[in-house]
Amino acid sequence: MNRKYMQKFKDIGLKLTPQRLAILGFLEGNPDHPSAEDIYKAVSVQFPTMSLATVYKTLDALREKGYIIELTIDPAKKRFDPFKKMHHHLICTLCKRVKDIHADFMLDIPEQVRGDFRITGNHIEFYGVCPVCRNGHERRI
Amino acid sequence: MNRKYMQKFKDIGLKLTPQRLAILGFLEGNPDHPSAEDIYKAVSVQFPTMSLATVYKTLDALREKGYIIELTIDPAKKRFDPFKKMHHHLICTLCKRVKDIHADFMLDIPEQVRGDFRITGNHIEFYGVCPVCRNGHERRI
DNA sequence: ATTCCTGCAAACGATTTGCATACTC
DNA sequence: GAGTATGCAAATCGTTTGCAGGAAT
Repeated sequence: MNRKYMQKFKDIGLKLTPQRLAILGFLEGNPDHPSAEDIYKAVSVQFPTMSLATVYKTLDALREKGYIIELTIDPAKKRFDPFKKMHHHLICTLCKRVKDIHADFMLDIPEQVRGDFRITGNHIEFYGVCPVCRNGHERRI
Repeated sequence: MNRKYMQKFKDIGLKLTPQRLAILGFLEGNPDHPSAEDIYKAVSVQFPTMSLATVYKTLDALREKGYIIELTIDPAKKRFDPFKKMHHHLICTLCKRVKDIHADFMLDIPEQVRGDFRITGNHIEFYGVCPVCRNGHERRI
C-alpha cells in the first residue's frame, strides 16, 4: 500500500513525506468529499504537529498534478474529491452529504445555444434529500 | 418599471428602499452572474454611500425569498443569478464568464445508484472556452 | 548538496455581525 | 410609532503567503 503511493509520488514528481502519505491515505477511496479542515482533523490524530497550511499546500500540489479534484459544490468552503474518473454528484440539500454518480450522460447543447464556445466537459449536480435527513434523524450541518 | 418591483417587494414582504431598488434594477435581466462586489461597484455609481454590507444583506434577503439563486461555480466568491427559471450554465474555464443554457435535459439516475435519495432537481455545468478567450484577446481574470 | 516540504504566524479576501441612526410602512 | 434597513467598523472564516528550519532526494 505504501509502495503504491511511493510509486505514484515519484511518477508525479512530488516528495514523499509522512504527512503527505497520511493525507493521501485519508483521501484514498474516501467517498465523503472532505474539506481541508476535515482532512486536517483526521490526519492530526496521527500527526499532532500537522499544520493546516501543509494540508492546503499538499492539496494544491495534488490538484495541480490532477490527482484530486476541487469541488465548488459548497459556497462556504472548498471540498476535495480523490476520484480521478469523470463523474457526477448527488448532493443532499439538507446535510450537504455528497454521493458520487458514476454514470454517463450524453448531453448535447443545441448548436444555437452553444454559440462559439468550445465545450470541453460537464458536471452534473443532482439535488435531493438523503435517507438520513428524510427520516429526520441526524443533521450534519 | 418601478411599479413592477414595488409590487414584487410587497409580495415577498420586504421593504422597498432606493438601495434595494438599485440592486434589483442592476440584477434584472443581467446575464453576467455578478458577484457581490460587482453589484456594489455598479450601484455605487448611483449611491455613493452604499455599503457592501447592504449589498450582502439584500442579496441574502432576496435569496431567502427565492428571488435570486446563489451560484457556486467560482471557488473564490459567490455569484448571483437573477433568473428564476430553472436553467444550466456554460462556464468559460479561462475567464469564468457564465452563459445561461435554457434547455431541458432529461436525466435519469439508475435506480441502484440513486439509492434512497429523493431527487428534487439538477444543475448542469458545462465547461468550455469562450470565443474571446479562444482568440487570446481579453482575459477577465 | 540541492531541492523541496513543514509549520508557524501573519496577511488576505470574501462574507458576516453588532449597533446606532435613518427610513419605510 | 413599530419594525426594519442602512452603513460603518470590527469580527470571522476559509485560504494563502513568507520564511526559517528540517527532511527527502
